[in-house]
Amino acid sequence: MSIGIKISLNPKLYLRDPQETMLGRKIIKHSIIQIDKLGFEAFTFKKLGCCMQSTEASVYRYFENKHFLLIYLLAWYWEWLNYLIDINTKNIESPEKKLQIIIETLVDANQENPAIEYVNESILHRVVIAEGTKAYHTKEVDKDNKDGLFSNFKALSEKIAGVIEEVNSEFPYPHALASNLIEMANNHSYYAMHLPRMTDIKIENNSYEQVKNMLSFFTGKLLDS
Amino acid sequence: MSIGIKISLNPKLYLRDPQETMLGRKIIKHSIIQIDKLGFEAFTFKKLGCCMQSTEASVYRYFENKHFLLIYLLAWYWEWLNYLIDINTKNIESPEKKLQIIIETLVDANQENPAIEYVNESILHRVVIAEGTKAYHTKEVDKDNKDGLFSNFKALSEKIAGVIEEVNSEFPYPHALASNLIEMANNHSYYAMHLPRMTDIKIENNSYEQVKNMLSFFTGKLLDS
DNA sequence: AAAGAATGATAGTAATACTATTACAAAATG
DNA sequence: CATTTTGTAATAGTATTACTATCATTCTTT
Repeated sequence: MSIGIKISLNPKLYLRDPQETMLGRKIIKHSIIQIDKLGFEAFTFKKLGCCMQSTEASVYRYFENKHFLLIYLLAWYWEWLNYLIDINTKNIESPEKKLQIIIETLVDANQENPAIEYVNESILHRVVIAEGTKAYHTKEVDKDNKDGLFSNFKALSEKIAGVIEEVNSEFPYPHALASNLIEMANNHSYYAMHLPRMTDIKIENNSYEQVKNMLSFFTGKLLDS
Repeated sequence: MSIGIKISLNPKLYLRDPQETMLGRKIIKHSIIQIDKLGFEAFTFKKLGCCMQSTEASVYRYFENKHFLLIYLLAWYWEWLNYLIDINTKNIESPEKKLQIIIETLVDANQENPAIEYVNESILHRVVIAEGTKAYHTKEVDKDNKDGLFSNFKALSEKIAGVIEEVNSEFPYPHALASNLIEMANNHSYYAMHLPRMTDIKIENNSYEQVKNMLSFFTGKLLDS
């Protein structure tokens, strides 16, 4: 009885599919809010259970531990971006135009509004910016990668790399530029807020316009043949 | 009675200056080894005390907690890079040449060999690559930044930004490019090892040559006027 | 020789990160 | 309609983590 889109994710990410049950969807919803509020380090399943009128033990039935829950939320986010990019670039022929739309989607993901009530994309976007790289900066990175836990992230990156190759097939670093675009979109939004001297970007009236302009400028220069 | 260079760091990073005592230097030495071995999450002061024939309580006399110890190690690293860049670019006039030397220093920091026996720069470099961004991706980022805990990192970034401006004073994003060069040097070394599809770099015979070439290519294209 | 600082050894506490057991209600199945 | 199965709650328990405190000892400094 779920309405709207169901994002399909690697079953190794969870013990029981949280999108399938009411409790599971509550876990997704409240974990996003709590991680944003407390930061990933201070976030615990006990606090989560408590704030959603449930118990620690119930949360453990869905996710092995908070690390898997984080990877799950990120996978959800990347898959959703993938889907947005597919929609937004539909019927667009020009690869330059496509890349421009990709940049806008990467930076402004939080603005869009799909019909999934248990995910607040705007808060999730903040979580991805602040906690995203912790998913793969662990000692388990190779095992997790082998299990396909980062496949949505890599798929998004490869999709962007493909468009980069369409724009300029001579460009020698399409994959690196693709992952760098994703990283920069997030990093410079974070820098602008917390370490302003690490960037030239300013975020004015809650608008990330300058981040978009910078990424366009970079790709334009780099892919110019 | 310390011989050689003493890296000077913000006293807010520690409770007692670890460079001043034998025990302090042992803490620096073994924490680098242990964080590299266990990863930052599994690393604890108890394990550290144990592996260096001391106690948890003794480590707590030098650092408030493991988060400050991590920031300390990173500050040490950035300050050391700063110092290496100063030496390596001494008497070089051409800003293009300077930027090239900076890129080589960023990527190959582990190759150099200064006279500080309690820091294994090669292992520290791995720690910076794997754990570096965790220092400022926390809920305390603004407070820590206000206390100047990231000043060495920012100073390095600003130094690079200065050279970028010398190369091309019209370039609109010198700070962003500077921080991005640092990030890319680390990220793509990590991707090459753990998430190879996120980059085009391959690390062959333990050589990071390709990372250097990529960063040179990027800066060359971007700063071309 | 006395005072002070640094260290080690030990102990203790609150919170974290789980695991296990039981129990009961709702849903699915035969 | 009876019976498994499934989902959830409640409770308890354990090992580890992240500290803090105390006290004895040793090492320096004056």
